[in-house]
Amino acid sequence: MSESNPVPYAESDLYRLRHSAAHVMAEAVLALFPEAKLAIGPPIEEGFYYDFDLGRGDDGRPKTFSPEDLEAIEARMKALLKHNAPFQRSSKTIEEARAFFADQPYKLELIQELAAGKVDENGNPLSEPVSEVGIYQHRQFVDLCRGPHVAYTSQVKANAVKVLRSSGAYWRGDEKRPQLQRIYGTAWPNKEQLDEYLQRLEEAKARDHRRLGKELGLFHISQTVGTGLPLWLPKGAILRETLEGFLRQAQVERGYLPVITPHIAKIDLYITSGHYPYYKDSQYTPIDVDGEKFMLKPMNCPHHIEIYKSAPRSYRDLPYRLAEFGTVYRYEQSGELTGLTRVRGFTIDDSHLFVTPEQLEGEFINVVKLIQYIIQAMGIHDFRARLGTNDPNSDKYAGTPAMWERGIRAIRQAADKLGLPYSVEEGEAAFYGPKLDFIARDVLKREWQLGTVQVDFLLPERFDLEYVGEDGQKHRPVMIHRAPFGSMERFVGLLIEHFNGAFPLWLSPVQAVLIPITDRNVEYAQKVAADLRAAGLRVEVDDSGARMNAKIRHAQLQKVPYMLVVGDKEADNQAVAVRTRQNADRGAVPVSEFIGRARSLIESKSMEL
RNA sequence: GCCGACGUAGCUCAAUUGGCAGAGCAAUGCUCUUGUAAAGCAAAGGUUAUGGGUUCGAUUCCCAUCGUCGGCUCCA
Repeated sequence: MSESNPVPYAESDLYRLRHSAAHVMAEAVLALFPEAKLAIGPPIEEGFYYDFDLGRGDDGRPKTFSPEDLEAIEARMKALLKHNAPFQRSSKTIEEARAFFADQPYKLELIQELAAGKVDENGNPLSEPVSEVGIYQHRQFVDLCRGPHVAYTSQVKANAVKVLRSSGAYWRGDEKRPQLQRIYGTAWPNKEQLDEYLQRLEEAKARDHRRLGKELGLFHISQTVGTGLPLWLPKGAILRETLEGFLRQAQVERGYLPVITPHIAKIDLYITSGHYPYYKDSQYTPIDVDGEKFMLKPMNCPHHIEIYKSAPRSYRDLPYRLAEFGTVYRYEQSGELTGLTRVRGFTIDDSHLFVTPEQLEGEFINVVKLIQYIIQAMGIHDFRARLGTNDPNSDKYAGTPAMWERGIRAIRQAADKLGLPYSVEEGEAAFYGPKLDFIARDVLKREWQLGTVQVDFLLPERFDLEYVGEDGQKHRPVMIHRAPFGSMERFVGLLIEHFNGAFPLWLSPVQAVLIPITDRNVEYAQKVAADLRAAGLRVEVDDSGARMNAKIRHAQLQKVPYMLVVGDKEADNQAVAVRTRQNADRGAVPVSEFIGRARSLIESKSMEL
């Protein structure tokens, strides 16, 4: 949860500080690499970056920054910061700026776009052409820049800046344009805040789902099976199945109907749906069998459509809501894969709703409410909603302008009725229609799309879907595609980080560990475990040769909600000594009482223990 | 896919300028029978990602492939 801040970041002192630090870093880079060409260097959420083109080396490949170069750049930056200099703003006409930046091709391109009124220095869209551009100078370093900056370089503290890393980054974010060298850095008002930030990064690593997934035995990715194809270990599978069961129940209550469809289908299915050209570059190669081509399914929509078409439909059948945990395969580029959040085989908690035009808004609202219900049940608050629309200048989108307009209007009206805030982002739609996405962030603050609802007028056309209306005439239904979790893999990945591996009782793969104090207590522990299992609880008995203290430590590190210590006293009284993972020793409790409390907490999906 | 860094035991990490590959934890066996975050001892665990090359000799240097990580691009 972000605190409400009266000053937007882009107008804050911290933003100026970082922007100024970016200029000083560029100054340091030019001092060490005089031939470097400057691209852009904006502040970002927790720091800043600057992009450079270092030209090509003798081998013809683009030159890059080595780790040693980065150290030298940071050292030079700190040295420069020891000498105070004012930041001075001025302006130049377009012609003056062109002459001044004559040997800086990227700046020239920026000036061109400013003059044309396309985008500003940071790549954001402009409303109108500019006739003069802003220039900031400190010492000999001059940059095309709208500012603002701090008044003096001394306001950037040498001990509160750090050069973090470098990487390749395409100019203008376009993989067809040159790849530049980006240096990321961070700057804070003082050393203490820099240290706090660096410590936060360390803590974030400790709750990374890839690390916790290994430590807690949730999933494994085997190179032998294939990269991006996670294996769910028993504990991870329990977690996932619990989530699936939760959603299944919610769907039953809302009139969804289960279906099951195969993992491959003839390629013609996707050609008809129009999916094929959009997914063909991210597909496993089709399987050729006796001259017929089959594809691993990259999405479930066409299969559900075929189910809709398997019988004539009447308006009385609608809304017709088909749901499936459908596994799909997409051959994502190798560099994009990440733990569970980006994989090549994943299961969408997919559903397709076939509705009449009149039902569209109401059904859309119900779906959004379902997603909100799911997200809230997990205690997730740090998410945002995004309306993804088509980019009229792109050929990525199918359908008519009227279809897009209707869809976008339906989503806006539904969101407004729900009072749901959302941002609008052009070019974020599915190819067949606009969508409302729910987006959360991982521990490294990377954004991931989770739940999604999409309005689709196109596929009903493509597949010639119809239903018989009250008037006896044939009508075209509208489709809603939706997935509250998004994918089981990604959702579980983010859930691991959200809870730092300490899942609420109802989701915990192991809800309690029985810890016998001596070997003679093992038998009693097993009897209690059987009683707890009979009551529907997931329990283990730690009958290893370790001492009690070590068993507690182990259960604690596994983030098991309850440790139930049993010795002679407990055996005599049909009791367990309850300890929670929050280090709370609750003392001896009758077994029946423990069962009652645990079941009630599970029933209510409580976050408490 | 692109740029960079990296790949040593199940996990976390060592190994001077190229010279017999080590430790802790886990797992295994034995002893101890323990009251709320790590008992002791023993034995075991490796074609140093894979395939080539240079060298008397390669974990170390070179090339290729695969993979991991951080970005870019892309995406549920």
